[in-house]
Amino acid sequence: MIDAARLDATFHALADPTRRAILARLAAEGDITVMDLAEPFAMSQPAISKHLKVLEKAGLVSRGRDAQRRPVHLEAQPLAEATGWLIEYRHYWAAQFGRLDDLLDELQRLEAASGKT
Amino acid sequence: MIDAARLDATFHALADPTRRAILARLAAEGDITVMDLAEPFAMSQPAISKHLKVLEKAGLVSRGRDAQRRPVHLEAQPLAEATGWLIEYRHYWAAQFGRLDDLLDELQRLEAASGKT
DNA sequence: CATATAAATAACTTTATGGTTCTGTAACTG
DNA sequence: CAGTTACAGAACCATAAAGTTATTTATATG
Repeated sequence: MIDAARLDATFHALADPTRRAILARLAAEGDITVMDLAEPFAMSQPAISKHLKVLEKAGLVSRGRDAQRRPVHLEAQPLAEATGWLIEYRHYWAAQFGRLDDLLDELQRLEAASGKT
Repeated sequence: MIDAARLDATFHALADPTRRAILARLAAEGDITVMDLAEPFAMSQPAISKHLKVLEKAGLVSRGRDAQRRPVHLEAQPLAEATGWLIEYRHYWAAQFGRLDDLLDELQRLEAASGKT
């Protein structure tokens, strides 16, 4: 079994729109400082720092150092694990996407061949 | 954007090992009554009913009727939406899986062609 | 009709979440 | 060295989560 606690932390981290938006910005713009991250949100800086701590605990971000700044960096590995968990259920919804099911079958075969659980 | 509140509910529902185990059993065994579902867990029946309510609110299960039983049925559509959200991040982790990245590119093309967001 | 079974609901407890403001600290800057 | 910037941490609050036991409701069945 893929470590359950890790999946708990990952899915929990993803269950908040602010945190998903943070990940989206990191993916789109690369590393961002806390201040820059907080700017578009109607939320205090400590609130953002708390969200970052949740993301960090899930292994979804890491922190750098640039003088007094702590740039936030996307770490996508847990997203791969979460995707891997969800992919197992593809047979239950893939029908509506036509050939998607076959593709995902191939995908899973490749995952297995790459040593992924 | 795919409805944010729906993703909140789906990821939150998935962030608990008991609920993931319930989904796994439903996928493996088909519809199951609450009593049968509760049996393997070290947990009271009302606790399971609460988990089912969380899953139901996320649209991940529906309930049938068989005399005094309320069989639980897997509804996988929200899993597809969650997978769709995660797939967007494949570029950030797919490299390690070799040709997986190309496959997922094709997958996304098909999703778009099928009218999915 | 009385009882058993299946599940939901209520009431309660504990702990976690998500937000706030205020304060502290580390590093740059004039 | 004084002030500013960028952040973390503490203390607090309200609400939600996850569990419990006890009670209710609905349906079957002897």
